[in-house]
Amino acid sequence: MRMAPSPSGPLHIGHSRMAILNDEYVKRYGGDLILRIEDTNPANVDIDAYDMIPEDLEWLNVNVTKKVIQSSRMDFYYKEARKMISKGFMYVIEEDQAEFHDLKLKKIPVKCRDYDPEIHLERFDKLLEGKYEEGKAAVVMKTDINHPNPSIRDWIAFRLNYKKHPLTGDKYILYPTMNFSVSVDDHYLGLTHVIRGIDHLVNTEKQEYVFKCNGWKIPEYFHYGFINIPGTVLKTTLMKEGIKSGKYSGWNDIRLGTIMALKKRGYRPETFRKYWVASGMNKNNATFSWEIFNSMNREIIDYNTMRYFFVPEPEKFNIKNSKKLKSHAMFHPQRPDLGCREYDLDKNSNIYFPEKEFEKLKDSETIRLKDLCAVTKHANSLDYVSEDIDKKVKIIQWVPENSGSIKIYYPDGSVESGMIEPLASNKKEVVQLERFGYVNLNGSEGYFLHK
RNA sequence: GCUCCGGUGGUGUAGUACGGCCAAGCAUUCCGGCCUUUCGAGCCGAUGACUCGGGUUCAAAUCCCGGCCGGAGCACCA
Repeated sequence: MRMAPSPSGPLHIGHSRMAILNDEYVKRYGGDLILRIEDTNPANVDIDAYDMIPEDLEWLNVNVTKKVIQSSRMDFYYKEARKMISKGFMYVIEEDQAEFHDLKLKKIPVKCRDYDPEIHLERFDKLLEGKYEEGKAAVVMKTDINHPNPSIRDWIAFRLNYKKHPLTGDKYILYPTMNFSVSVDDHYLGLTHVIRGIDHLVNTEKQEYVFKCNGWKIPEYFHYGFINIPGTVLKTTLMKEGIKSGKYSGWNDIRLGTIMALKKRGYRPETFRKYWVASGMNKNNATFSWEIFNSMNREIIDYNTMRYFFVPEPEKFNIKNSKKLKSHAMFHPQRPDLGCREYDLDKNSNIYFPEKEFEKLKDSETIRLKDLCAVTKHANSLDYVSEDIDKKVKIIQWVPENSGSIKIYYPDGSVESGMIEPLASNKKEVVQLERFGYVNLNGSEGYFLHK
Protein backbone atom coordinates (compact mmCIF):
# COMPACT_ATOMS: atom_id res chain seq x y z
CA MET A 1 0.00 0.00 0.00
CA ARG A 2 1.05 3.58 -0.33
CA MET A 3 -0.10 7.09 0.18
CA ALA A 4 1.08 9.86 -2.01
CA PRO A 5 0.43 13.41 -0.91
CA SER A 6 1.96 16.36 -2.62
CA PRO A 7 3.92 18.49 -0.17
CA SER A 8 1.91 21.67 -0.51
CA GLY A 9 1.00 21.92 3.16
CA PRO A 10 0.15 19.86 6.22
CA LEU A 11 -2.46 17.12 6.09
CA HIS A 12 -6.09 17.99 6.66
CA ILE A 13 -9.04 15.91 7.66
CA GLY A 14 -9.69 14.90 4.05
CA HIS A 15 -6.19 13.47 3.73
CA SER A 16 -6.68 11.53 6.93
CA ARG A 17 -9.14 9.29 5.15
CA MET A 18 -6.59 8.26 2.56
CA ALA A 19 -3.95 7.70 5.22
CA ILE A 20 -6.13 5.71 7.57
CA LEU A 21 -7.76 3.55 4.96
CA ASN A 22 -4.36 2.54 3.63
CA ASP A 23 -2.95 2.02 7.09
CA GLU A 24 -5.94 0.03 8.23
CA TYR A 25 -5.58 -2.27 5.24
CA VAL A 26 -1.94 -2.91 6.09
CA LYS A 27 -2.76 -3.46 9.75
CA ARG A 28 -5.34 -6.07 8.81
CA TYR A 29 -3.63 -7.87 5.98
CA GLY A 30 0.03 -7.06 6.40
CA GLY A 31 2.44 -5.56 3.91
CA ASP A 32 4.25 -2.25 3.66
CA LEU A 33 2.88 1.22 3.82
CA ILE A 34 4.92 3.60 1.73
CA LEU A 35 4.75 7.33 2.15
CA ARG A 36 5.64 8.77 -1.20
CA ILE A 37 5.94 12.51 -1.35
CA GLU A 38 5.04 13.65 -4.84
CA ASP A 39 7.01 16.79 -5.43
CA THR A 40 7.57 16.74 -9.16
CA ASN A 41 5.95 20.10 -9.65
CA PRO A 42 8.23 22.73 -8.13
CA ALA A 43 5.43 25.27 -8.17
CA ASN A 44 3.42 23.20 -5.75
CA VAL A 45 5.91 22.55 -2.99
CA ASP A 46 6.05 23.96 0.51
CA ILE A 47 9.32 23.02 2.12
CA ASP A 48 7.74 22.73 5.58
CA ALA A 49 5.36 20.07 4.37
CA TYR A 50 8.17 17.50 4.20
CA ASP A 51 8.25 17.57 7.99
CA MET A 52 4.63 18.34 8.74
CA ILE A 53 3.20 15.42 6.81
CA PRO A 54 5.11 12.71 8.68
CA GLU A 55 4.28 14.41 11.99
CA ASP A 56 0.59 14.44 11.17
CA LEU A 57 0.74 10.79 10.18
CA GLU A 58 2.52 9.84 13.34
CA TRP A 59 -0.09 11.56 15.43
CA LEU A 60 -2.80 9.66 13.56
CA ASN A 61 -0.98 6.43 14.41
CA VAL A 62 -0.43 5.68 10.77
CA ASN A 63 2.49 3.34 10.59
CA VAL A 64 4.65 4.31 7.61
CA THR A 65 7.19 1.58 6.89
CA LYS A 66 8.98 3.25 4.04
CA LYS A 67 9.38 6.80 2.81
CA VAL A 68 10.15 7.93 -0.72
CA ILE A 69 10.63 11.42 -2.05
CA GLN A 70 10.12 11.61 -5.77
CA SER A 71 12.43 14.52 -6.41
CA SER A 72 15.31 12.35 -5.24
CA ARG A 73 14.53 9.74 -7.87
CA MET A 74 14.82 11.89 -10.96
CA ASP A 75 17.66 9.94 -12.52
CA PHE A 76 15.66 6.78 -12.12
CA TYR A 77 12.71 8.34 -13.98
CA TYR A 78 15.06 9.44 -16.76
CA LYS A 79 16.43 5.94 -17.07
CA GLU A 80 12.95 4.48 -17.34
CA ALA A 81 12.00 7.11 -19.85
CA ARG A 82 14.96 6.26 -22.07
CA LYS A 83 14.00 2.62 -21.98
CA MET A 84 10.46 3.38 -22.97
CA ILE A 85 11.43 5.82 -25.69
CA SER A 86 13.80 3.33 -27.23
CA LYS A 87 11.02 0.77 -27.32
CA GLY A 88 8.75 3.28 -29.02
CA PHE A 89 6.33 3.62 -26.11
CA MET A 90 7.08 7.27 -25.61
CA TYR A 91 8.21 10.07 -27.88
CA VAL A 92 9.33 13.65 -27.68
CA ILE A 93 7.33 16.42 -29.29
CA GLU A 94 8.61 19.76 -30.40
CA GLU A 95 5.16 21.23 -30.68
CA ASP A 96 4.14 23.87 -28.26
CA GLN A 97 1.56 23.29 -25.58
CA ALA A 98 -1.47 24.77 -27.30
CA GLU A 99 -0.66 23.21 -30.66
CA PHE A 100 -0.33 19.74 -29.23
CA HIS A 101 -3.51 20.09 -27.25
CA ASP A 102 -5.32 21.18 -30.36
CA LEU A 103 -4.13 18.24 -32.41
CA LYS A 104 -5.25 15.83 -29.74
CA LEU A 105 -8.72 17.31 -29.64
CA LYS A 106 -8.90 16.64 -33.37
CA LYS A 107 -7.46 13.15 -32.95
CA ILE A 108 -4.56 14.03 -35.21
CA PRO A 109 -1.23 12.42 -34.34
CA VAL A 110 1.81 14.67 -34.50
CA LYS A 111 4.09 14.06 -37.47
CA CYS A 112 6.96 12.80 -35.41
CA ARG A 113 4.90 10.29 -33.44
CA ASP A 114 6.32 7.37 -35.35
CA TYR A 115 9.81 8.66 -36.03
CA ASP A 116 12.66 6.37 -35.21
CA PRO A 117 13.22 6.07 -31.44
CA GLU A 118 16.82 7.26 -32.01
CA ILE A 119 15.54 10.67 -32.97
CA HIS A 120 13.41 10.85 -29.87
CA LEU A 121 16.31 9.77 -27.69
CA GLU A 122 18.37 12.59 -29.12
CA ARG A 123 15.55 15.00 -28.44
CA PHE A 124 15.33 13.67 -24.91
CA ASP A 125 18.98 14.56 -24.35
CA LYS A 126 18.32 18.00 -25.72
CA LEU A 127 15.50 18.35 -23.20
CA LEU A 128 17.83 17.49 -20.37
CA GLU A 129 20.42 19.92 -21.67
CA GLY A 130 17.93 22.72 -21.60
CA LYS A 131 17.87 23.33 -25.32
CA TYR A 132 14.13 23.91 -25.37
CA GLU A 133 11.98 26.56 -23.80
CA GLU A 134 9.37 25.74 -21.20
CA GLY A 135 6.18 24.61 -22.89
CA LYS A 136 7.81 24.13 -26.28
CA ALA A 137 8.66 20.46 -25.99
CA ALA A 138 7.66 17.50 -23.85
CA VAL A 139 7.86 13.75 -23.52
CA VAL A 140 4.63 12.04 -24.45
CA MET A 141 3.23 8.66 -23.54
CA LYS A 142 1.85 6.90 -26.56
CA THR A 143 -1.69 5.68 -25.82
CA ASP A 144 -4.57 5.80 -28.24
CA ILE A 145 -5.03 8.90 -30.33
CA ASN A 146 -8.68 7.97 -30.91
CA HIS A 147 -9.57 7.47 -27.27
CA PRO A 148 -12.96 9.08 -26.47
CA ASN A 149 -11.47 10.95 -23.54
CA PRO A 150 -9.09 13.56 -24.97
CA SER A 151 -7.02 13.71 -21.80
CA ILE A 152 -6.13 10.07 -22.18
CA ARG A 153 -4.95 10.48 -25.75
CA ASP A 154 -1.13 10.57 -25.74
CA TRP A 155 -0.68 12.20 -22.38
CA ILE A 156 2.35 14.19 -21.30
CA ALA A 157 4.89 12.21 -19.31
CA PHE A 158 7.61 14.83 -18.78
CA ARG A 159 7.62 18.58 -19.07
CA LEU A 160 10.16 21.32 -18.62
CA ASN A 161 10.08 23.57 -15.61
CA TYR A 162 12.89 26.03 -15.00
CA LYS A 163 11.59 27.12 -11.62
CA LYS A 164 13.88 26.41 -8.69
CA HIS A 165 12.80 23.33 -6.77
CA PRO A 166 12.83 23.80 -2.97
CA LEU A 167 14.77 20.60 -2.51
CA THR A 168 16.86 20.07 -5.61
CA GLY A 169 17.31 23.68 -6.63
CA ASP A 170 18.10 24.03 -10.30
CA LYS A 171 19.66 20.63 -10.68
CA TYR A 172 16.75 19.35 -12.74
CA ILE A 173 14.61 21.05 -15.31
CA LEU A 174 12.73 18.11 -16.78
CA TYR A 175 10.08 16.78 -14.41
CA PRO A 176 7.87 13.73 -14.84
CA THR A 177 4.15 14.32 -14.56
CA MET A 178 2.32 12.51 -11.84
CA ASN A 179 0.95 9.89 -14.18
CA PHE A 180 4.39 8.82 -15.27
CA SER A 181 6.18 8.88 -11.94
CA VAL A 182 3.28 7.21 -10.20
CA SER A 183 3.22 4.38 -12.71
CA VAL A 184 6.89 3.50 -12.56
CA ASP A 185 7.03 4.00 -8.81
CA ASP A 186 3.98 1.88 -8.19
CA HIS A 187 5.59 -0.86 -10.20
CA TYR A 188 9.14 -0.74 -8.84
CA LEU A 189 8.02 -0.16 -5.28
CA GLY A 190 6.03 -3.36 -5.65
CA LEU A 191 2.58 -1.97 -5.00
CA THR A 192 -0.09 -4.65 -4.99
CA HIS A 193 -3.03 -2.50 -3.89
CA VAL A 194 -3.84 1.14 -4.32
CA ILE A 195 -6.54 3.01 -2.43
CA ARG A 196 -7.28 6.51 -3.61
CA GLY A 197 -10.14 8.86 -4.36
CA ILE A 198 -12.36 8.69 -7.41
CA ASP A 199 -10.69 11.83 -8.68
CA HIS A 200 -7.97 9.45 -9.83
CA LEU A 201 -10.28 7.23 -11.85
CA VAL A 202 -9.10 8.69 -15.13
CA ASN A 203 -5.50 8.67 -13.97
CA THR A 204 -5.78 4.97 -13.28
CA GLU A 205 -6.75 4.45 -16.87
CA LYS A 206 -3.85 6.58 -18.04
CA GLN A 207 -1.40 4.76 -15.84
CA GLU A 208 -2.52 1.39 -17.08
CA TYR A 209 -0.97 2.18 -20.44
CA VAL A 210 2.45 2.33 -18.82
CA PHE A 211 1.90 -0.98 -17.06
CA LYS A 212 0.62 -2.68 -20.16
CA CYS A 213 3.32 -1.64 -22.57
CA ASN A 214 5.98 -2.73 -20.11
CA GLY A 215 4.19 -5.95 -19.37
CA TRP A 216 3.94 -5.13 -15.66
CA LYS A 217 1.35 -6.53 -13.32
CA ILE A 218 -1.35 -3.98 -12.64
CA PRO A 219 -2.17 -3.39 -8.94
CA GLU A 220 -5.67 -3.72 -7.54
CA TYR A 221 -7.28 -0.30 -7.44
CA PHE A 222 -9.97 0.88 -5.05
CA HIS A 223 -11.48 4.30 -5.40
CA TYR A 224 -13.51 5.93 -2.69
CA GLY A 225 -15.94 8.78 -3.30
CA PHE A 226 -15.58 12.44 -2.60
CA ILE A 227 -16.40 13.75 0.79
CA ASN A 228 -17.76 17.20 1.28
CA ILE A 229 -16.60 18.55 4.62
CA PRO A 230 -18.84 21.42 5.63
CA GLY A 231 -17.98 24.31 7.85
CA THR A 232 -14.23 24.29 7.68
CA VAL A 233 -11.42 25.64 5.57
CA LEU A 234 -9.46 22.95 3.75
CA LYS A 235 -8.06 24.51 0.61
CA THR A 236 -4.32 24.77 1.01
CA THR A 237 -4.08 27.96 -0.99
CA LEU A 238 -6.78 29.64 1.11
CA MET A 239 -5.12 28.56 4.32
CA LYS A 240 -1.76 29.75 3.10
CA GLU A 241 -3.07 33.14 2.09
CA GLY A 242 -4.92 33.48 5.37
CA ILE A 243 -1.81 32.70 7.37
CA LYS A 244 0.23 35.11 5.33
CA SER A 245 -2.27 37.93 5.72
CA GLY A 246 -2.54 37.30 9.45
CA LYS A 247 -6.14 36.20 9.30
CA TYR A 248 -5.15 32.85 10.73
CA SER A 249 -2.59 32.36 13.46
CA GLY A 250 -0.95 29.44 11.67
CA TRP A 251 -1.58 25.98 10.26
CA ASN A 252 -3.08 24.97 13.59
CA ASP A 253 -5.56 27.84 13.81
CA ILE A 254 -8.67 26.16 15.18
CA ARG A 255 -10.79 27.58 12.40
CA LEU A 256 -8.96 25.38 9.90
CA GLY A 257 -9.55 21.76 9.04
CA THR A 258 -5.94 20.65 9.36
CA ILE A 259 -4.98 17.69 11.48
CA MET A 260 -3.00 20.09 13.64
CA ALA A 261 -6.00 22.31 14.27
CA LEU A 262 -8.23 19.39 15.14
CA LYS A 263 -5.55 18.08 17.46
CA LYS A 264 -5.38 21.46 19.13
CA ARG A 265 -9.11 21.41 19.73
CA GLY A 266 -8.76 18.11 21.52
CA TYR A 267 -9.89 15.47 19.06
CA ARG A 268 -8.37 12.03 19.51
CA PRO A 269 -6.60 10.21 16.69
CA GLU A 270 -8.76 7.15 17.39
CA THR A 271 -11.79 9.18 16.36
CA PHE A 272 -10.40 9.71 12.87
CA ARG A 273 -9.75 6.04 12.46
CA LYS A 274 -13.14 5.01 13.73
CA TYR A 275 -14.91 7.46 11.50
CA TRP A 276 -13.13 6.56 8.28
CA VAL A 277 -13.31 2.86 8.85
CA ALA A 278 -17.05 3.20 9.43
CA SER A 279 -17.37 5.23 6.25
CA GLY A 280 -15.88 2.42 4.26
CA MET A 281 -14.66 2.63 0.72
CA ASN A 282 -17.67 3.06 -1.50
CA LYS A 283 -17.72 5.43 -4.43
CA ASN A 284 -20.64 7.49 -3.20
CA ASN A 285 -20.06 11.15 -2.73
CA ALA A 286 -20.93 11.94 0.84
CA THR A 287 -21.15 14.75 3.31
CA PHE A 288 -18.86 14.57 6.28
CA SER A 289 -20.90 14.45 9.46
CA TRP A 290 -19.45 16.44 12.34
CA GLU A 291 -22.32 15.11 14.41
CA ILE A 292 -21.19 11.55 14.05
CA PHE A 293 -17.53 12.45 14.25
CA ASN A 294 -18.14 14.37 17.48
CA SER A 295 -20.24 11.62 18.89
CA MET A 296 -17.43 9.14 18.28
CA ASN A 297 -14.93 11.46 19.88
CA ARG A 298 -17.17 12.00 22.89
CA GLU A 299 -17.51 8.30 23.40
CA ILE A 300 -13.73 7.94 23.41
CA ILE A 301 -12.90 10.81 25.75
CA ASP A 302 -15.85 10.95 28.10
CA TYR A 303 -14.70 8.48 30.72
CA ASN A 304 -11.39 10.25 31.22
CA THR A 305 -12.67 13.79 31.06
CA MET A 306 -13.03 15.76 34.28
CA ARG A 307 -16.00 18.02 34.95
CA TYR A 308 -15.69 21.66 35.89
CA PHE A 309 -17.89 24.72 36.11
CA PHE A 310 -17.69 27.56 33.65
CA VAL A 311 -19.91 30.59 33.74
CA PRO A 312 -20.28 32.45 30.45
CA GLU A 313 -21.11 36.15 30.71
CA PRO A 314 -20.81 36.03 34.48
CA GLU A 315 -22.77 38.26 36.77
CA LYS A 316 -21.93 38.61 40.44
CA PHE A 317 -24.56 37.92 43.11
CA ASN A 318 -24.46 37.95 46.86
CA ILE A 319 -26.65 35.04 47.81
CA LYS A 320 -27.01 36.23 51.42
CA ASN A 321 -26.46 32.80 52.84
CA SER A 322 -27.10 32.79 56.56
CA LYS A 323 -24.65 29.96 57.20
CA LYS A 324 -21.35 28.73 55.86
CA LEU A 325 -21.65 26.46 52.83
CA LYS A 326 -19.46 23.83 51.27
CA SER A 327 -19.89 22.68 47.70
CA HIS A 328 -19.22 19.14 46.63
CA ALA A 329 -19.32 18.56 42.88
CA MET A 330 -17.94 15.33 41.53
CA PHE A 331 -14.99 15.30 39.17
CA HIS A 332 -16.82 12.63 37.21
CA PRO A 333 -20.33 11.39 37.90
CA GLN A 334 -19.45 7.82 36.99
CA ARG A 335 -16.27 7.81 39.02
CA PRO A 336 -17.03 8.71 42.63
CA ASP A 337 -13.57 7.40 43.59
CA LEU A 338 -12.05 10.53 42.05
CA GLY A 339 -13.71 12.62 44.71
CA CYS A 340 -15.21 16.07 44.63
CA ARG A 341 -14.32 19.63 43.85
CA GLU A 342 -14.94 21.38 47.14
CA TYR A 343 -15.28 25.09 47.84
CA ASP A 344 -16.01 26.74 51.16
CA LEU A 345 -18.32 29.72 51.17
CA ASP A 346 -18.55 32.10 54.12
CA LYS A 347 -21.77 33.73 55.19
CA ASN A 348 -23.00 36.31 52.68
CA SER A 349 -20.84 35.01 49.87
CA ASN A 350 -20.56 36.25 46.33
CA ILE A 351 -20.84 33.87 43.41
CA TYR A 352 -20.87 34.24 39.65
CA PHE A 353 -23.91 33.10 37.71
CA PRO A 354 -24.58 33.10 33.94
CA GLU A 355 -26.40 36.25 33.01
CA LYS A 356 -28.46 34.59 30.31
CA GLU A 357 -29.73 31.95 32.69
CA PHE A 358 -30.66 34.62 35.20
CA GLU A 359 -32.71 36.48 32.63
CA LYS A 360 -34.58 33.33 31.76
CA LEU A 361 -35.71 32.81 35.35
CA LYS A 362 -39.14 33.96 36.41
CA ASP A 363 -39.42 36.19 39.43
CA SER A 364 -39.46 34.22 42.70
CA GLU A 365 -38.47 31.07 40.83
CA THR A 366 -36.36 28.74 42.91
CA ILE A 367 -33.46 26.88 41.39
CA ARG A 368 -30.50 24.91 42.59
CA LEU A 369 -26.92 26.05 42.29
CA LYS A 370 -25.44 22.76 41.32
CA ASP A 371 -23.88 20.90 44.21
CA LEU A 372 -24.25 23.88 46.52
CA CYS A 373 -27.69 25.07 47.59
CA ALA A 374 -31.08 26.33 46.49
CA VAL A 375 -31.68 30.00 45.70
CA THR A 376 -34.67 32.07 44.65
CA LYS A 377 -34.71 34.91 42.20
CA HIS A 378 -36.06 38.16 43.60
CA ALA A 379 -35.98 41.06 41.16
CA ASN A 380 -32.25 41.51 40.65
CA SER A 381 -30.94 39.15 43.25
CA LEU A 382 -30.51 35.50 43.96
CA ASP A 383 -31.23 34.69 47.56
CA TYR A 384 -30.26 31.69 49.58
CA VAL A 385 -33.13 29.39 50.51
CA SER A 386 -31.69 26.21 51.93
CA GLU A 387 -28.99 23.67 51.40
CA ASP A 388 -31.42 21.10 50.17
CA ILE A 389 -34.76 21.13 48.52
CA ASP A 390 -37.31 18.45 47.76
CA LYS A 391 -38.81 19.92 44.66
CA LYS A 392 -37.48 19.26 41.20
CA VAL A 393 -36.05 22.51 39.99
CA LYS A 394 -33.62 23.74 37.38
CA ILE A 395 -30.00 23.07 38.19
CA ILE A 396 -27.48 25.60 37.03
CA GLN A 397 -23.74 25.91 37.37
CA TRP A 398 -21.99 28.72 39.19
CA VAL A 399 -18.46 29.58 40.23
CA PRO A 400 -17.07 31.02 43.47
CA GLU A 401 -15.81 34.57 43.75
CA ASN A 402 -12.12 33.66 43.50
CA SER A 403 -12.50 32.12 40.02
CA GLY A 404 -10.30 33.00 37.08
CA SER A 405 -11.40 34.45 33.78
CA ILE A 406 -11.07 32.53 30.56
CA LYS A 407 -11.75 33.04 26.88
CA ILE A 408 -13.17 30.19 24.86
CA TYR A 409 -12.53 30.14 21.13
CA TYR A 410 -14.90 28.49 18.71
CA PRO A 411 -13.99 27.03 15.32
CA ASP A 412 -16.33 29.49 13.65
CA GLY A 413 -14.18 32.33 14.92
CA SER A 414 -16.41 33.52 17.76
CA VAL A 415 -15.20 33.91 21.31
CA GLU A 416 -16.95 33.51 24.64
CA SER A 417 -15.61 35.08 27.83
CA GLY A 418 -16.39 33.87 31.29
CA MET A 419 -15.17 32.59 34.63
CA ILE A 420 -13.85 29.14 35.36
CA GLU A 421 -13.71 27.55 38.78
CA PRO A 422 -10.34 27.78 40.61
CA LEU A 423 -9.51 24.08 40.42
CA ALA A 424 -9.59 24.24 36.63
CA SER A 425 -7.62 27.37 36.06
CA ASN A 426 -4.28 26.84 34.35
CA LYS A 427 -5.20 23.33 33.32
CA LYS A 428 -3.99 22.14 29.96
CA GLU A 429 -6.28 19.29 29.07
CA VAL A 430 -9.65 18.46 27.64
CA VAL A 431 -12.39 18.90 30.22
CA GLN A 432 -16.12 18.98 30.21
CA LEU A 433 -17.49 22.30 31.32
CA GLU A 434 -20.80 21.23 32.76
CA ARG A 435 -23.88 22.31 30.83
CA PHE A 436 -21.60 23.92 28.28
CA GLY A 437 -19.51 21.42 26.37
CA TYR A 438 -16.11 19.82 25.98
CA VAL A 439 -13.25 22.26 25.81
CA ASN A 440 -9.51 21.87 25.48
CA LEU A 441 -8.11 24.14 28.16
CA ASN A 442 -4.86 25.92 27.65
CA GLY A 443 -4.26 28.19 30.63
CA SER A 444 -6.39 31.29 30.36
CA GLU A 445 -7.86 30.25 27.06
CA GLY A 446 -9.78 27.25 25.84
CA TYR A 447 -10.71 25.79 22.47
CA PHE A 448 -14.21 24.55 22.04
CA LEU A 449 -14.28 20.89 21.05
CA HIS A 450 -17.92 19.90 20.86
CA LYS A 451 -21.07 19.50 22.90
C1' G B 1 -21.06 18.73 -25.19
C1' C B 2 -18.06 14.15 -24.66
C1' U B 3 -16.16 10.21 -21.27
C1' C B 4 -16.45 7.91 -16.65
C1' C B 5 -18.63 7.12 -11.72
C1' G B 6 -22.55 7.15 -8.40
C1' G B 7 -28.06 7.32 -6.32
C1' U B 8 -30.73 2.96 0.73
C1' G B 9 -34.39 7.51 6.36
C1' G B 10 -32.14 14.51 8.04
C1' U B 11 -26.88 12.62 8.03
C1' G B 12 -23.35 8.38 7.57
C1' U B 13 -23.47 3.42 6.47
C1' A B 14 -25.02 -2.45 6.13
C1' G B 15 -27.20 -5.38 2.48
C1' U B 16 -26.12 -5.42 -4.16
C1' A B 17 -20.33 -9.83 -6.79
C1' C B 18 -23.90 -15.62 -6.00
C1' G B 19 -32.17 -12.45 -6.46
C1' G B 20 -35.52 -15.42 -1.55
C1' C B 21 -33.45 -15.56 5.46
C1' C B 22 -34.74 -7.51 3.86
C1' A B 23 -42.51 -5.33 4.46
C1' A B 24 -34.55 -3.44 5.01
C1' G B 25 -29.96 -3.77 10.08
C1' C B 26 -26.62 -0.30 12.65
C1' A B 27 -24.85 4.58 14.09
C1' U B 28 -25.98 9.67 14.60
C1' U B 29 -29.51 13.74 14.88
C1' C B 30 -34.42 15.43 16.07
C1' C B 31 -38.96 14.48 19.18
C1' G B 32 -41.35 12.19 23.56
C1' G B 33 -40.73 9.45 28.43
C1' C B 34 -37.75 7.34 32.59
C1' C B 35 -33.36 8.00 35.50
C1' U B 36 -29.77 11.46 37.21
C1' U B 37 -28.04 17.68 41.57
C1' U B 38 -24.95 19.28 34.55
C1' C B 39 -24.08 17.78 30.03
C1' G B 40 -23.08 13.26 28.35
C1' A B 41 -24.13 8.30 29.23
C1' G B 42 -27.97 4.58 30.19
C1' C B 43 -32.98 2.67 29.54
C1' C B 44 -37.89 2.87 26.96
C1' G B 45 -40.69 4.82 22.89
C1' A B 46 -41.64 7.49 18.27
C1' U B 47 -40.81 9.48 13.28
C1' G B 48 -38.06 8.42 9.06
C1' A B 49 -35.20 5.20 3.27
C1' C B 50 -34.30 1.19 -1.29
C1' U B 51 -34.25 7.94 -7.44
C1' C B 52 -38.34 6.92 -11.18
C1' G B 53 -40.51 3.87 -15.11
C1' G B 54 -40.47 -0.51 -17.65
C1' G B 55 -38.60 -5.63 -18.20
C1' U B 56 -36.83 -10.73 -16.58
C1' U B 57 -38.60 -13.96 -12.49
C1' C B 58 -42.66 -17.92 -8.48
C1' A B 59 -39.60 -13.99 -6.08
C1' A B 60 -35.86 -7.66 -7.36
C1' A B 61 -32.68 -2.80 -2.91
C1' U B 62 -30.03 -6.77 -5.54
C1' C B 63 -30.19 -8.68 -12.66
C1' C B 64 -31.41 -5.96 -17.69
C1' C B 65 -33.06 -1.45 -20.45
C1' G B 66 -34.43 3.63 -20.37
C1' G B 67 -35.30 8.32 -17.89
C1' C B 68 -34.19 11.68 -13.88
C1' C B 69 -30.79 13.62 -10.36
C1' G B 70 -25.83 14.23 -8.44
C1' G B 71 -20.46 14.05 -8.90
C1' A B 72 -15.82 13.80 -11.43
C1' G B 73 -12.52 14.11 -15.63
C1' C B 74 -11.87 16.45 -20.35
C1' A B 75 -4.06 20.10 -18.02
C1' C B 76 2.98 20.18 -20.05
C1' C B 77 -1.58 20.04 -11.42
C1' A B 78 -1.48 16.18 -7.90
